[in-house]
Amino acid sequence: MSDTLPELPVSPSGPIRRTALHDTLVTRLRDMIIEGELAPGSRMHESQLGEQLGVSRTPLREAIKYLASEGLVELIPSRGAIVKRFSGKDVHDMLIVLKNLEELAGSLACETATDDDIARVRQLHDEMRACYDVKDRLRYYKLNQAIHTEICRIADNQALSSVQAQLQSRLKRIRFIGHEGPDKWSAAMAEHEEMIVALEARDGETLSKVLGLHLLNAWQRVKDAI
Amino acid sequence: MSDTLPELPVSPSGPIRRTALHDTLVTRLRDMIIEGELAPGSRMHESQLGEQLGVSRTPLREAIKYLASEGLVELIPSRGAIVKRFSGKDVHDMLIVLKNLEELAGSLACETATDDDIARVRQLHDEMRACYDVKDRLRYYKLNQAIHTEICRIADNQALSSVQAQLQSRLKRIRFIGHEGPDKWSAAMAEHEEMIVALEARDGETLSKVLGLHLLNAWQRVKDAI
DNA sequence: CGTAAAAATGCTGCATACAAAATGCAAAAG
DNA sequence: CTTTTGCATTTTGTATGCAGCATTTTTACG
Repeated sequence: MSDTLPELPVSPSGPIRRTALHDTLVTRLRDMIIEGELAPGSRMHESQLGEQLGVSRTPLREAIKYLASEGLVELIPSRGAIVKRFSGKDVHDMLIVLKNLEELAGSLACETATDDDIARVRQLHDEMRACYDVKDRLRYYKLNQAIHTEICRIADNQALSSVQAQLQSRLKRIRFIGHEGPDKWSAAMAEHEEMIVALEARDGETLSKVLGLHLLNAWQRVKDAI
Repeated sequence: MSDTLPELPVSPSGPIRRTALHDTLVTRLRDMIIEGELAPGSRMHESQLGEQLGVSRTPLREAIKYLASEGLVELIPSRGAIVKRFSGKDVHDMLIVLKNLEELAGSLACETATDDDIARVRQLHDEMRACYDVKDRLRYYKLNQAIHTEICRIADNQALSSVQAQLQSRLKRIRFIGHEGPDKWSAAMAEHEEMIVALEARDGETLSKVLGLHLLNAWQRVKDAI
């Protein structure tokens, strides 16, 4: 699904960013959906959105089709597109699948991880820990996502990364708004501590188990936010 | 991915032909890719394809974007789209993920299946068995897919179905051209016999195990076809 | 006054038109 | 003879225009 990797360092002396309008639009719309600027269930008016973003309807429609395939938008024939609304069961279903995917990722990652890979996760983890300590929710949230994404990347399985990213993307909005209480947050943080320890020990079985538990608990943490 | 369910019975007296051009195009292009009419690595010329299909570039481009998000085509900025070429590792990776997904589906399906559900799979299975007996490869292949898809449907997990369909779709072409020998085919058929027995016994653990083995062996069966 | 038909409005879906970028080719320079 | 540079052609990317369907408003009739 076209790997929505975080916009990391664009190759320094690389080709000077040509036409990226399509990707820009897709990213922009996706963000608008995730951050709730486009409310679930609301129609996406082509002319209005286009004017707002300063583009014509043609590239906008293409971006919408792209997001529809991604599952963030629902196409209704002759009636345009609406922002997909996920039910509680939908979210639960996604988390179950994500649980299995990340368990797999954990197992694989422990076999394929280089020392550098692990160091990178450790760094993300420590940063996240710091955000937790000062209760910087937004950065915590972003680093959290980055860690899970990074583990998939380490697992060196393109298909896995791709589907994980897709489900993650659909869930982002829910997690974005889901302000879990201090107790739940602390539990999540504790699970992450276990994760990094298991990864550094390259203990695939444990990492897999902890990740599974983490995703299982995720449902408890977000189910009230639906 | 938006649930590429097989075009099963279109509701008989249903709404007479909505505007389905978009879906029609997506389906058509997908089929062309799966069946090799559009070769992996080849460029998809918009004007030419449009003329061939009798549509203008606009809806065609939208369909291509959709398939790009699905992972079947690759978009290269300012240089159009090419049919994605999958390496051996790519296929292997997909099968590993699919293995985990179908193991999950097997477990869940045994808990959620109604008698009707099981009967339906049994019927598909028997049909497939008949096709195997007379060596009708194409129909066997299609029924095979249908069975796996049906098990996911029974598992009653939208996210699971959707992700499974997506990976299945990317693999279809490989399997389509992969003519496994009689011995391997017979082994696959035997595994399917085990599957249906486990499902009818609602033995989730066994079904899951057999499905996992089935997907693991799938790699052995198709790896020569890359 | 309420309901239903009909006109009007707005939006989507598709095609066409135009602009910009890439590719291929040929000619000129080294 | 090889390489480079400029031009022509092809192809992608974006905008606009028009037709058809949906929805809403208006109007006529019970």
